[in-house]
Amino acid sequence: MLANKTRIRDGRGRPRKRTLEARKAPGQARSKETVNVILEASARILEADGLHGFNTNAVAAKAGVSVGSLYQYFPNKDAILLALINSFEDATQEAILQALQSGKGWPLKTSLKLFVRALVGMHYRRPKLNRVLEAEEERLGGGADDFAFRPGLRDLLQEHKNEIATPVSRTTERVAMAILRAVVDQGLAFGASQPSVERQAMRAVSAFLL
Amino acid sequence: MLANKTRIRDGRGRPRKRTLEARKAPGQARSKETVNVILEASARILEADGLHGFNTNAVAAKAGVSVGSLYQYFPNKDAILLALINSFEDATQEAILQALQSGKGWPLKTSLKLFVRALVGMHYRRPKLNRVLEAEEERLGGGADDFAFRPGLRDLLQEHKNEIATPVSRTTERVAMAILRAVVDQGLAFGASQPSVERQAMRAVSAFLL
Amino acid sequence: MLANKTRIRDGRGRPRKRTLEARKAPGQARSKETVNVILEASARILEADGLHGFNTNAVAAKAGVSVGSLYQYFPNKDAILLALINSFEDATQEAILQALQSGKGWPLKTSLKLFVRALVGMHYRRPKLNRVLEAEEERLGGGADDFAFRPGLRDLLQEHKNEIATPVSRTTERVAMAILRAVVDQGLAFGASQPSVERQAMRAVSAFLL
Amino acid sequence: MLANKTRIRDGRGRPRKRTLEARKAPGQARSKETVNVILEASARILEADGLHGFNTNAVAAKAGVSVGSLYQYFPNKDAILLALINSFEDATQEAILQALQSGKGWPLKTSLKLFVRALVGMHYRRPKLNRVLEAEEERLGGGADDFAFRPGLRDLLQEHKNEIATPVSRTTERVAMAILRAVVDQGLAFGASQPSVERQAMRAVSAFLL
DNA sequence: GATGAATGAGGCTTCATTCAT
DNA sequence: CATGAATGAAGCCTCATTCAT
Repeated sequence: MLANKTRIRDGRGRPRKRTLEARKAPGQARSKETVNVILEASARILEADGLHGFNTNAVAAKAGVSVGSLYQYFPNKDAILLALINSFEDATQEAILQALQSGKGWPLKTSLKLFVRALVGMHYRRPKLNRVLEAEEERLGGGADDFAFRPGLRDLLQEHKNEIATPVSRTTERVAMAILRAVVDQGLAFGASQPSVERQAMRAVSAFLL
Repeated sequence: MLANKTRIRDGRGRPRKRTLEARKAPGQARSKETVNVILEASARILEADGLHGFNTNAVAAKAGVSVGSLYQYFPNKDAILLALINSFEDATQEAILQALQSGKGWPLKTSLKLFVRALVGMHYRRPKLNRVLEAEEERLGGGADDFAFRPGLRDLLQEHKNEIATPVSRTTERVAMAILRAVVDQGLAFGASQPSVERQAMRAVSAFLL
Repeated sequence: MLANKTRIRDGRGRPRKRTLEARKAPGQARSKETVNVILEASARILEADGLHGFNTNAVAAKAGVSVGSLYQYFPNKDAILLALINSFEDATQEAILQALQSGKGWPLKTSLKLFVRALVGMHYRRPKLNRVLEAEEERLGGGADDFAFRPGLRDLLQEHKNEIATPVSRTTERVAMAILRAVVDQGLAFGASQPSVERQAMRAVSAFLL
Repeated sequence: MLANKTRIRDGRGRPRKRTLEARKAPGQARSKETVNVILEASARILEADGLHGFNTNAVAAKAGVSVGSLYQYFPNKDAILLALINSFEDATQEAILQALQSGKGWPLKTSLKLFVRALVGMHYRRPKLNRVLEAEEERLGGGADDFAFRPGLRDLLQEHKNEIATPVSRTTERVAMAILRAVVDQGLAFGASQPSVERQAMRAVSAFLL
């Protein structure tokens, strides 16, 4: 979990304390709805115009709420980004977990394919958005680190370690993930189809791992 | 060559044309010096604070020149970024060319190693800077496309095509490059040493290509 | 109606489109009040210091609002000028209309006098301001042209065409108006009294028209 | 002659003393040439872009001299405008004088026609430029006043005072001149031909004066 | 809670003018 | 004298955030 307070550098490099947690747990249905509307509007703006077009007034306008309301649910702009990031990561996490479950008991190749498909699939939903969010992830003090503690490729490899030449280390996992992301990214950048990217990704990780 | 014009969205979302070419060719020694000072200051700021700390006043201050001088050589902020990008790309290009030359006549593995070393080396100079620049490259209308027309990995593969299983296509090259970048990136992100990254990168591409 | 879009040359000579329409219709009372305060402050500054003293910070300061508020209602500096111009033109239009109404049924000389009085009167309200605005009117893409389509002197003349030697053409109207403005202008410039200017104006147009 | 020192209001209304005389009497041929080149460049810029495009760097560039040189001959920007104004006024003066000379001994109508033709002619040379200059004339503390002391329409009228109903006063002259300018102006604004404007001008002043 | 008007610090850019070469 | 690089005050405008209603 991400710490809820974090040091963020603002414009001129002064470190400033800022709350990044949502201001209110959206308990009521109405509130939750508003939060979602805001997040969706943000996502759309980020996709269309990147960080440059992303400002609270624009978000509020596109969300059809007032700026005031926006600040009711998010203490500041970065909190919106963070929420988007977390939301994406949670979803990815879930997808991966599912893939790992489904692959249980099958040979490495099969379960690896499921895993790759899940990952690629996640990134093929809202690709532009994700690219922007990733670029901001570091600055927002996000938890690339704790990603190490979450179930993922490593568990899959561990399960099949006797089928693999390479020793399974955290680095191995990281490199493999990096490769996957790279292939997906260039696929996105050059407009490759999802299946084609899945194939290529599969080929690249397989080559690396096996 | 990168196009020097690009569409930038201004405040209210209207696309606006903006010249991004340098305002005057730094013919005189004094001018060239000033330009360099500005670029170096920009680089340092981008490294230290990322895009968020990058503003013309800060750059001018750190460069020890006045804002006016800055605008004598760059028509706007983005032009500085573009100059840095171009500068990095040119340097990379040169390094790659050198590697390709040196590798001529040697077996694929050797020349590939030289190539990888050159590429990794370039990215290990000013890693943070490069990450920021890469993130902005797309927005600045950069020329990821025309990278296809420049000598690079493809020539190397072409030369050794009979040693390779895969057919050598532009896509192959792109994926290979993506993989290399991915490995380098995660190496940078996690503080791996340059040789270690080189080894891993070598392993990843080899696996993919051969 | 004045066109609301106009071409403006920016720093480096490229023509740039800029919206000059008000940003939000001042629906609420508060908003309308703010708009008026801004316009009045602008008018006062233009009267006191001319275009040279007219800058958004000064206007905001004199209006007792923040620059931000100013930009909430006007997309840029020129939009303020345009609003003033339009406002003046509308008021003038109204005054003229009234004069034409009042003069209906009276002999030419009488109704012409009413007309002249209305026109001179309008220009004697805020004379300095009007001179500045007129100078900027052309640049702001104003509609000197469509002034042709509005009721005015021509209707008066048309009504009395059998009392006039000259044929009533658009050119005739324009010249007559020009003469009136000229007389008023020099009156203003040399500090003549309003009645004196009215007399002189009357004499000049009469001589020209009859 | 205009006073060489004058009070000018700058941006925020502080009165500031400024020398407006040329920095050096262009004694040498070369100097005179440079001054002319600068003035011509200024004129062209003012015609093309109005006051907005008129800045010393642009002038110097268009003139093909360095800013430094420009400031060698003109102490500041306004001095250039003033020089243009004076230059125009001198030329006009000369033309009027010529017209008056030529008209001597002829009946009023003839000499008036000559006078009008001369005046209209002057304004039809560089009309746009003149409109801009006129707008600035007041601010530059120019000598609209001393225009009273220069030979002109008044002398013509004086000579023929027995042919005129109206008593010849300074005001009469001013109004007549204003009328002339107005007719010329609207002619320029609507693209009337010079002869047509001359006719109309003649008609307007005649009507007013006789 | 919701609204959206208001705020103002801060970033971008221009341009009159100076000054070292 | 000429040059043109350098300066920096000043003006334009944006946008995160607050607050009265």
